[in-house]
Amino acid sequence: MKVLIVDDELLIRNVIKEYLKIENIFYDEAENGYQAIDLVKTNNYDCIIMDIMMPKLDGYSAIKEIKKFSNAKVIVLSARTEEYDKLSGFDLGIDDYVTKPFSPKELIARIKAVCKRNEKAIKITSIGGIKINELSRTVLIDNEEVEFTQTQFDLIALFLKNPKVAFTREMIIDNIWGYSYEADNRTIDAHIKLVRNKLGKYKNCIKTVRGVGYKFEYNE
Amino acid sequence: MKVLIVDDELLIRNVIKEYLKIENIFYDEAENGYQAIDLVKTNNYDCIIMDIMMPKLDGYSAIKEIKKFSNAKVIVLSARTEEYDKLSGFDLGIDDYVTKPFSPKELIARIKAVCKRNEKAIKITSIGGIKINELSRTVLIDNEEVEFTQTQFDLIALFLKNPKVAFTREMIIDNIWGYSYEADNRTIDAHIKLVRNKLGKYKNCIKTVRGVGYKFEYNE
DNA sequence: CAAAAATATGAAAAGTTTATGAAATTATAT
DNA sequence: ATATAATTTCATAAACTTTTCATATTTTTG
Repeated sequence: MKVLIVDDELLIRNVIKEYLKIENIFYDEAENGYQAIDLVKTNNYDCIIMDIMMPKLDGYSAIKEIKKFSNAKVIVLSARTEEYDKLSGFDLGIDDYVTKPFSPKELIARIKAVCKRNEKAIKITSIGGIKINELSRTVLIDNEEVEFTQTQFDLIALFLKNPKVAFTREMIIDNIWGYSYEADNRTIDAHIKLVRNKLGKYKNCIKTVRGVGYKFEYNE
Repeated sequence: MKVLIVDDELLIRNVIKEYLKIENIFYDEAENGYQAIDLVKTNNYDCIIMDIMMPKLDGYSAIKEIKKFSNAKVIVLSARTEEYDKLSGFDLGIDDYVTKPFSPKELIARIKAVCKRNEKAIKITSIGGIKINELSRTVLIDNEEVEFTQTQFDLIALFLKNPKVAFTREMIIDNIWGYSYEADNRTIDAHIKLVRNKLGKYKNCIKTVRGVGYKFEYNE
């Protein structure tokens, strides 16, 4: 997930950036409409957070231009409520609207909400007799529900969504615990053990790739 | 679309049924108020056609009872015009009124009209023995009304309308308190506790998803 | 085949999360 | 203003998960 922050005030951009970092959302920034357009042309953003009142090219004009070649979602930041009516009059395809001063938490939540609509609603993945539902966070083994803890679920989900990919322990840690987590490599083994046990007869679908890590490969 | 015909006269019921069949409208029938109440408890009718003069429980009393737990539209069938005034005096929530003898065609037209209004606002959701009415903001557990406070109602409504979805506490807060609300995560737990207690024997339909949040899952 | 390296596993320890009752705060009604 | 009810906070105990670690087993290498 990647967003573009467009605002002429450094202070505002910095606040937003702080919160995006916490959420591990990637971002770029622009301080006026022209910069924004250039960036959108060369990057693939899921969402653009656009201030309206800016020197050089204002947000309103920038959105109009951007919408011609990008289908990124747009959240407008605006100081005054009146602007809403003005904007809604034009059919700019604005996806959400936040007034300044805003709660960063709210902005983040709206970014997520707006981007989620973009994602596929289908959250079910299955390979052979193993089926996971990421919405309910449940695992069915031959249509029987088996309880997985949070980490165990994240692990089987990672494998199921990337079959035949050999993951290093490092990669698994980055994916599930996050980049900054320092975990003992033996810890991964322990979790693999637990997941294998829960997979029952599909235990050996999680293959050891000696010297590397693990991979998921389904076999009858 | 499904309607319930309540009239003690078989002949009348049969006439109405003939016309409903032609229109492909599903129906059930009852010959007194008690039967009607039982059927409404276990079925979701869009509309109830209710005769007033009936042995055992009269239509007037039946409507009063039914309105407590159903938001089906009610069309009253009555032999005498005077009754109309009498009924309208009481605020029974009658949606339309047809005098006997009536034209079946007219009745059908009124059923359709009344149900069309209803389509916009289906506000009843039920799973197993738990039923909520978002219009009256009431909760029925095994057809017994249980008092839920505002927050508690919002919570059970969120769950009932999204069964099996694992909600994070964050998602719950965003949904019920709004994006900008800063709540202690423990607060959610406290509300969950209260809702669980009110659900009585259905207490464990609200499942803890450790490390994530909660989800609603009905189980016999 | 023996030694070295890597992984598997069971059990214990450490850590985290949730449930719960009670208290404090806030909102609502009388 | 007071009483009542609802919401939120908080501390603690209980339940559960994750991590560590020692040992066993397997695989690779010379």
